[in-house]
Amino acid sequence: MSHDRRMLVLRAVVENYIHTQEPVGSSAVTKNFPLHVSSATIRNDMAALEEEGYLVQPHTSAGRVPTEKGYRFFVDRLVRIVPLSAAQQRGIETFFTHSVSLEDTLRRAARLLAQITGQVAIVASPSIVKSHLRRFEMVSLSMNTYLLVIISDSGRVEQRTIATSMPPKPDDVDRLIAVVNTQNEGQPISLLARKLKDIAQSDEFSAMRGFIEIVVKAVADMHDEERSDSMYMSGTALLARGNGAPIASIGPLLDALEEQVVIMRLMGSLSRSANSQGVGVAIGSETHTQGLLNASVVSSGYGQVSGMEKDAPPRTDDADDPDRSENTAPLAFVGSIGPTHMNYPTTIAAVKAVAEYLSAFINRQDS
Amino acid sequence: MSHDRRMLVLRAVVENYIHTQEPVGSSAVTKNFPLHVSSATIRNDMAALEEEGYLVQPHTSAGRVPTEKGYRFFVDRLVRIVPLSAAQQRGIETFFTHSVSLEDTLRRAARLLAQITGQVAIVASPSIVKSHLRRFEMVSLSMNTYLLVIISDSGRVEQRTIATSMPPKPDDVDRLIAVVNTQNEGQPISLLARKLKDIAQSDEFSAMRGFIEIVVKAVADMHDEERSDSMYMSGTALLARGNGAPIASIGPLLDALEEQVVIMRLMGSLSRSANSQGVGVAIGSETHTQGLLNASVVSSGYGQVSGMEKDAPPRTDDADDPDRSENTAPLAFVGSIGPTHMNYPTTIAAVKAVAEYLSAFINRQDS
DNA sequence: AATAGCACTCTCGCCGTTTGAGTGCTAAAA
DNA sequence: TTTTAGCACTCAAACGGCGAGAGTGCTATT
Repeated sequence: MSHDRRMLVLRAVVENYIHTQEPVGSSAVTKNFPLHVSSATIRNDMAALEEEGYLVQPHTSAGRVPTEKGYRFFVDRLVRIVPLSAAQQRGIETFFTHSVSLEDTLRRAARLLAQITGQVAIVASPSIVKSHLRRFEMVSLSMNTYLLVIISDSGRVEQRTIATSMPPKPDDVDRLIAVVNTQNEGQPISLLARKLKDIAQSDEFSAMRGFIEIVVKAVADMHDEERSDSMYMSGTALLARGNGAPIASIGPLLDALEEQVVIMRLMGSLSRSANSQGVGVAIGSETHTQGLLNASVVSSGYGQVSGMEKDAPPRTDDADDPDRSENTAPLAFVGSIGPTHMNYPTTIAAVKAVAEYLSAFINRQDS
Repeated sequence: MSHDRRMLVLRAVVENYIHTQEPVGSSAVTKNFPLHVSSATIRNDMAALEEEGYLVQPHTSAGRVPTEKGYRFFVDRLVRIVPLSAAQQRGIETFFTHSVSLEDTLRRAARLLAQITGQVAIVASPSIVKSHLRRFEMVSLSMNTYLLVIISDSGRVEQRTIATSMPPKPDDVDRLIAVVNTQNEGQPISLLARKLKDIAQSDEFSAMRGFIEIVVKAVADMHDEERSDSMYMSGTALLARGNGAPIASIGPLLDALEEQVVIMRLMGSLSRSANSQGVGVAIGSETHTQGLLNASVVSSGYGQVSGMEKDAPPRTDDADDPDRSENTAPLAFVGSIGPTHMNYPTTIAAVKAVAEYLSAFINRQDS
């Protein structure tokens, strides 16, 4: 893959295919792209590109279609960064001025991203385990049940109902809450369970040791359960409409979307190994997920914890962008899933923009 | 519509059509249903049923398909109540043992219902306006922003971020919280805004009158916003698969689903005017909703406030079920949306079952 | 190395024919 | 009066052949 023009041809084919959704022939390339060569020349190049595995033709005497390899090369080396349209920009701007709570914001961010990309959008809630405690609260629901509420500094509110067979005295509960708050405010929530254990050991709370054990269990549970719990998905309906052609192919995709745990893991690792733009792209089989074979995933972290140096290796090394400020451990991520022939430039730009706005929103809460 | 057999024929046609999704002919009826008459007889009855508007044929020399009127008669007079399958029962049972919080429970209830019915499922969160206050809390996020948290006795946790240009003193805030809690615990949340206004007038809090105004505004906002905010929808993806034939027809349906406000109002009124089973059904144009012309909505209230007498007139009067205990103002509702040719018996049974379990769950919290 | 020209190959859409499920009607049987 | 058997009729859907056209690979030329 040396010749400059071949790369331009590849780009032309991919862009055209993304646009029309139909196999693109040599004449279409000459017509829509200013390469200033004849269709015969393009044919030669396309034959070469097919030889090298970047293109295939569905059948003889049809145009060419990009392969996974073709898409990969395209996103790595050929994408032209498109600015979002004015309307989209405005949409995002006005959108973020109306947010009333973190949950509401994330939910609407998912819907917004789905709308811009015309694809499934997923927004994960900032990991509560990675954030710091702002307030710990317990409310009695009935004699034997308590509602446990944990508020993090990213504005996330987590709740758990817990039941106990040996109800503690209300006064004791209030004392416990006070102690936990004074000891842990501003501390990482990941340490909370451990701290609670220590408290249980102290003489002061010896009477309610059993109860605290249950609380500890509930807090520890959050580590495991937050995975599937705390994500907002939108735009699954859009999959159905769109072109309408490949209904058969979206069946498995839908199944995959039900497997929220898998998606979470995939997008999480993807946003960690992001490219220079801070956005990670997995194409088709690169997702290593059954059912996403005809789909691609674009994802980015948000809510970076500032103060750490970046550790994720960039996937490419050219086209370095100066404004990639901090590529550090993100609190959560946002992403979009669509067909392998999705509009990568737009999707990448949209995901990036939403991620940046979400980061800003989180930090605003934070400060 | 007198003859007994005609009704049986109508039932047969509807059930068969629901099952096969294809126009049903006279021979299909004789084969699959034990009516012990010849196909010619069925033909006569079907012609009569068509005359009366219960059936239509897509074209000459095709089988018959139920009309809206046919479905209506079917659900009103002909449905045989089917018990849920053992697997479904088990699904619901085990499902409810794993619930950790109200939000989590509702979200999973929606997913469960979608899975059972194979359709879109919607679960509305118990109206916070109709519930009573359990705890009022305000947490400082930054100098100028506070997180307002309201916990209702149905276990719902509502949050709002509020910003003020004149930050109050932390001590004052704590005092305010204490006063609000002691004055309002157990009181209807609908009165909360008014109570807060009164407090603002008192001399004790004269210094933070402006701040309280903002809080009042936020609380009042909940009345309006909870509509779209507090519902969980699942299974939109299922619409796409299914048969795969009528892609065109689901387009408007998806649009309608985006209009969450409309759906909320529709299901709300529907669950209020429910039949003897406590389940309301709106078929096709009965939904009075553009885009739901080929869809039906099945919905039921849950979380009944006990102590009131029923006031909703039952839609039919036969087949009275002894265990319809309280048909009183529900806190919220649950429902399912699918094509007009949905499986009504199963859908109705599933919606009813989930509603009952949700009611039980709420009351458990409550007690 | 690029281009023009050309024969070749498939897919797709079009159209007439066939097939078969299902009907309505009539006349006989119950 | 109701049910049934028989039969002619209708029409959507499946089938198969055909021509058009898009697009290719190859070869000869610039």
